Amino acid sequence: MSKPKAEGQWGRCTCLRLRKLTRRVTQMYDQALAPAGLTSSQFSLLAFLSVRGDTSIGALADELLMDPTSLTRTLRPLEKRRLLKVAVARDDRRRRDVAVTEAGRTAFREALPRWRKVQADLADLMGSPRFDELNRSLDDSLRQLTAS
Amino acid sequence: MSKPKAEGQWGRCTCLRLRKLTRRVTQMYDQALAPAGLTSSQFSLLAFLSVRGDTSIGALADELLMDPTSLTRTLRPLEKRRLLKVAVARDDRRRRDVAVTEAGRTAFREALPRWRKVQADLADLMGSPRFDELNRSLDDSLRQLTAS
DNA sequence: GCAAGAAGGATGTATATGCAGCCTTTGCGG
DNA sequence: CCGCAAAGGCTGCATATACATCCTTCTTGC
Repeated sequence: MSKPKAEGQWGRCTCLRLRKLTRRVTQMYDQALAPAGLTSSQFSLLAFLSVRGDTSIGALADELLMDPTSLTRTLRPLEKRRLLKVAVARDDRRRRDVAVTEAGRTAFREALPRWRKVQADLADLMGSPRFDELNRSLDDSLRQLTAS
Repeated sequence: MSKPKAEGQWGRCTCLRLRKLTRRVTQMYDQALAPAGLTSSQFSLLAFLSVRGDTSIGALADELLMDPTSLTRTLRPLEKRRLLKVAVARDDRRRRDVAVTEAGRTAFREALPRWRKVQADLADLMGSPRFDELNRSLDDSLRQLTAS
């Protein structure tokens, strides 16, 4: 009883579980940040670049565990809106350095309170212990998978 | 010292961490399943439908925590390849019922060993305790977010 | 110096995902 | 029956994401 493998083993697919949770959580963040005109991805990007100045596509992709070619695409909308700019690096013309513009910094600052709120709302919705546990677990996993 | 908030608070964005980990993990699964001609999403979809027979778009979307309109799109490639079919429900012509075809079942069976392997490889790469911890944490979070 | 190979990105192509708005079919009142 | 609101999906539009492949620019060995 207790419906042992009623769903087969694939109910236990880690990838599926991650994707499900990510969909839901991303949705929350996207909706919360929408009034500020940013998606969750774009917010992260701006946040990152606000702290570290010019960064090459490749380096940025590494930090975000993202394929560089994906990053190129993701940057496009932000470029068009002049929230950041991409320019050929002086010392190596193969490289492109990405930098936030003043407009980008402003957009980021305006989105920040919304980010804080949704982050808090999620913690609240999940319950702090569960939320902390999740974050800890994600960090552990990420550390392990990037240790290579 | 210990670079307190050198990265600001947003290094702690749950959404970002989830997305990073999901990117990496999805990549592993996609590569593992590619020789079988399926993506991780498609595999999950077939797995799900293999167990539960005909299911409406909406019901399926609910289970996958996915927007129904996204699901419509995601089904398309599988439909074109005849791995599943979508048909108007008899009793309610608004509804569309999705069902796996024989070809779909076959594709799924052939992908199964690959899924098992990548799942095991990931557990190995992360270390069993961490892997179990992650899965448990994801389940907890999902349960909490769907309890509403 | 120069040619071969490596490094860094950009493009073509394909899937994944969500929202707003639209169409069709049901269900319900009256 | 009729009309209207609700239910269930689909389309247009936009972002997110990856892989194979190609172009450009450095590096290096000789």
